[in-house]
Amino acid sequence: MIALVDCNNFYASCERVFQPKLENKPIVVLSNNDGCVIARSNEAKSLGIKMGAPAFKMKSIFDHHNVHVFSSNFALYGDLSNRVMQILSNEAPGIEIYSIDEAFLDVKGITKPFKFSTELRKKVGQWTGIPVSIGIAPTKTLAKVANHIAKKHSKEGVFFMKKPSTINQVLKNFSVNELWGIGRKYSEFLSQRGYQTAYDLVNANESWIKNNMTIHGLRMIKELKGISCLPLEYETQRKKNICTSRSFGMDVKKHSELEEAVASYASTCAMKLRKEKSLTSSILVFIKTNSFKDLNSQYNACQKVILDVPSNDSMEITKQALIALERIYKEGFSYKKAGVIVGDIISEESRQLSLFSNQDILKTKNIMSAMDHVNEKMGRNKVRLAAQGFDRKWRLKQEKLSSCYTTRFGDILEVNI
DNA sequence: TCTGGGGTCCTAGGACCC
DNA sequence: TCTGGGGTCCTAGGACCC
Repeated sequence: MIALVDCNNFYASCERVFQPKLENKPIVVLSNNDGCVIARSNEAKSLGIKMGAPAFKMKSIFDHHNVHVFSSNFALYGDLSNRVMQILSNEAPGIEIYSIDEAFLDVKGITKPFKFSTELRKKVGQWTGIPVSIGIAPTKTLAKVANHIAKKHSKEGVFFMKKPSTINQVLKNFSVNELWGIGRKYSEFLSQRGYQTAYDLVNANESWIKNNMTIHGLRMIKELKGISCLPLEYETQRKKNICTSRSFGMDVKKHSELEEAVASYASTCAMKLRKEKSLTSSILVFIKTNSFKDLNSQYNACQKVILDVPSNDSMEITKQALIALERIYKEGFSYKKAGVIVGDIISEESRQLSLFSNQDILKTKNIMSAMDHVNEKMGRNKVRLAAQGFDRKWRLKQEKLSSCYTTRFGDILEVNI
């Protein structure tokens, strides 16, 4: 049996932990640049605020219903996520951390999974302030379904299903488009062909499913039948690509400003690589104008550079990224977004040197680890490349940012008694 | 005025090899 | 009249996830 633990309205709940007066009040969290709604408390959901809705279109609803609006504070969410995951790891025989707010638990050997889950839920709530829902079932896909029921229709926040009759009953009332693995396109495709409930899908012809929904679809319906096709993954896999990209807080026209942004994203990619003990040998830079604006002023471009020797050195990766930028930059456009994607990632131990390279790898490695060390202690980007700039006008808009209550000494809450 | 960021996997088609 | 069979690798595009 597998338990799926999912934090309820995670980002909104994180904000609420440190502002308990917001209990029962509508909260939304916005994406970077305060652009779209990316998390909503239940109260905000019932006001009809949609996931992904542009904030400026929602403004009148926000004002009218006194919705509490937050810029996203990933330092806070990341830290609270770690705390939740820590508790789950300590309590469960096995865990796969699936996303910032979800984990699959192996509950093998636990004789009373329902009781276990109820207590676990209570403990997480008490220790972190984050409410979670838990669904328990024989496969991952069914655990997702069970979690959905736990969240929507159970008082305890926990739902257990094992008996085929229970599972069938649930699937008969479960809409196809709520299934894990069914997105907008498949949802449309299936409903046009008369598949309404998960139960309809379970009874579909397997080869038809495979032909029309690839192997993913086939695995999904096998999982719904209780046949596990998606094993728990206890080890985190090395990432195959790492991307750092942002929309700008303002239009960016100048090459020099674009350079600062690209240099910053490239250094961040390098830092993420070092954290994973990985190396990249392919660096892709892209720039784009604002696609919501007039068609005639659009320009999107990307350029990839291949390194002779795989690297995670900020200086090298930034240098190459700026060369790529140079090749695609065109004057006269207002740029809205840029990004750097590093790929062809390998482990730090398996670096293939070049016969002709004279890079002093050890020296740069030492510089980078000294830099990471300082930044770890003193705050991100305390030491950075000059190419990353000082003004940084292009930075994010974050007007409603909450404090980093758990990760910055200056932001620790004070309690007056 | 204003619209996110970061991933994975699969498939078809094209280019190439013998 | 009549043109094989068996592979690999890469990429773009499309689907999905959070």
